[in-house]
Amino acid sequence: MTIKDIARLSGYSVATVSRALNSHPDISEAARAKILEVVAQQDFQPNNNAKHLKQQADTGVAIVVKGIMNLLFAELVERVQDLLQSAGQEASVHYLDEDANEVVYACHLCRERKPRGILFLGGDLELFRAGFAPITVPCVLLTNSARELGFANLSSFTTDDAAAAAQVIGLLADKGHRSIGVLGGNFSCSQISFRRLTGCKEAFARLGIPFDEALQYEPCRYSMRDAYAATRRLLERSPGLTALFAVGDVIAMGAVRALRDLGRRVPDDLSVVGYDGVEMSRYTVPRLTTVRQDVTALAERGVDDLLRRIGWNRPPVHEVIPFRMIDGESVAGPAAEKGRGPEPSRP
Amino acid sequence: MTIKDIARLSGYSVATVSRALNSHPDISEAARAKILEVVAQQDFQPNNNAKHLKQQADTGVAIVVKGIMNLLFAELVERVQDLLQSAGQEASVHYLDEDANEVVYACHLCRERKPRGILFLGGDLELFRAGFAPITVPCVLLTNSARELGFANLSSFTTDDAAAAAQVIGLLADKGHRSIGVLGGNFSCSQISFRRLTGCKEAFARLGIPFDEALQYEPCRYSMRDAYAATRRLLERSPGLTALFAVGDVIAMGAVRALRDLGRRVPDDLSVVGYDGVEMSRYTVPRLTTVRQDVTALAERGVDDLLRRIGWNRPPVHEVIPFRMIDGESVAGPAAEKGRGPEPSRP
DNA sequence: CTGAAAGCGCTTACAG
DNA sequence: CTGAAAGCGCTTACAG
Repeated sequence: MTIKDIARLSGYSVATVSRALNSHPDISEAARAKILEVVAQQDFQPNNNAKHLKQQADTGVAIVVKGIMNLLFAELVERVQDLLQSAGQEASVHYLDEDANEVVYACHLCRERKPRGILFLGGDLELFRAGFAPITVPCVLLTNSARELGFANLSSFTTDDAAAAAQVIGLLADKGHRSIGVLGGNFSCSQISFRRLTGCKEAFARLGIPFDEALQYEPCRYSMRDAYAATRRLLERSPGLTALFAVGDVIAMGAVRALRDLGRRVPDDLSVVGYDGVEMSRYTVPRLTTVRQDVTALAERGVDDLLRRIGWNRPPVHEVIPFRMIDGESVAGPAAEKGRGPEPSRP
Repeated sequence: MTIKDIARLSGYSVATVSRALNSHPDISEAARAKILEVVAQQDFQPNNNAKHLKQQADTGVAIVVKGIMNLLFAELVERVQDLLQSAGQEASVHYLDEDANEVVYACHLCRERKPRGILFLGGDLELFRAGFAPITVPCVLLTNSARELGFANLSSFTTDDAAAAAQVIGLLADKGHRSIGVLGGNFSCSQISFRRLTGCKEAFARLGIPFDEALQYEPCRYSMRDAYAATRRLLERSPGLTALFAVGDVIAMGAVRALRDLGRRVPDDLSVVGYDGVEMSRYTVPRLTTVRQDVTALAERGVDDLLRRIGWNRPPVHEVIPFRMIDGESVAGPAAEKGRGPEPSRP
């Protein structure tokens, strides 16, 4: 069953069938009705290979998600899809592995699917720097800033990770913590992890709180299993820590479990702060105190800017979206009064 | 940059370039080497639209995942991909929404991508019954049994959900529970939820434990948020329950949180059992007692059978894969000794 | 082993 | 508003 069959059955030419199928304006109501009737009756689906092979430009936008199991992106993609749909825009979602090359993938997409615009959920700046140039359609990067790259067709919207991390440290300091560990960060979004760690260091310096990166920082991937092992390593090195900042909620969950298994209760013995404020963080025991990235605003600003730039050829923008702290049950004062000393011991 | 450019640059015809690109046997080593050199140097990527438009059959198998955020499927897809890769089989993963029509999607795939075989992770039997007939390549359905459908090219491998559910009830009964609630089950995998509930009912009947479905069963989707609300509804109706069987780990997590917020501690006041045994269930507080679906065996048997049937035209098989219980920290005896009465009150 | 040529199923100027 | 025809970039008999 091809477009030729529909042409034969409807009594029109393949050209007219194609026009009806693609809601082309230059077609009579009679032709459209007749053709769509036959199409419906035959349950005809056009072959997308042929369609995209010939078609100059697709009508929809592509959403490229970097990290199939990323809970924050899952929430973002849902919002973004809703917004796009409300705007009458078709959207196709493409899920990539966490350590795939999203820019190379997007190049493919442009050659083979020719979307009107691309929305990246997560992205590695180095990959953009190296490979984004061939992409000419309007693009938006969410959760990372692309300002420094200076591409004329790439906007970005991001949370101020450094400021948020600094605020976390400030919050823990306010509670009286002076021995704070930092947990997590990995390759596939190195800049983001780096910004969060940098924010921590600045806060430590400003507050006069000691921080020995070699002793008090432990990287790990965004997985509970990895976080669990990393927490044990960190606590073995620095048993005197009274608080942990996990740079992701998933990491925080692994940390909480590891601490319990080490006989440390959260928050009684150790406080834990997460990052992202994903739905799951509202259902853990204890509920996480965490930085909430404003998923709604990120999605709205991203979609709005993308559609605006698809319609009119405007310069890209780079915005910082405010975050907020969510109070949970995973932070308390240090357990010094319970007889624990004021570590970590520094040489 | 198309295959024609490569032909020109390498001094061969497009036909020979195509052969080199597709590792066709009838090509000289000299031609292959020269062409692949030019291809590498130009970083040429063939256009898949054209490729699939013309190509009779793809070389790879397709994995169709029903439920983008399903943690069990996430583990399965990882295993399946590894196995396929070890077998030298190319694989493409297709993520569908939980309530998408996987069979319609697979039909598309067959027309446009022509895979050698399809592996379904999750699937609704009714959709298969209604739409699977046009699909002619060997297929495998994982986590649901397709035996009753009798398709000549569809195998299936599944956990014995009814038996597992019955064993859960048996375990709770052994601990002394007589007032057990059942939580969860939804549309997109109705048969599976139904089998688990059926298993429970059989166990209740066999053990002589009262079970009033209207009072003690509450359906919900596989999400923490839904499970949270459902748990509150269930406990409001039947405050005397001493144990809950959540038919998914994600549901169990929402339930645990809801119970805490109701002032009931797990397992001290109420026991909770999950289902699936996903990685997350090992990191919750408390760790879940749960039914572990044998992800490794499901993946191995599924891939093995699919490849076997792709190679030789053999009849499909329908196998039940053993499960096992994982002991966690979420089950204890009923809290009767703490002064709670032996409910639920039955009229 | 290699090439010339047909054709996959569409879209899109172009002409009417 | 409609149709005839060219062509998107590949693969694949077919002939040599």
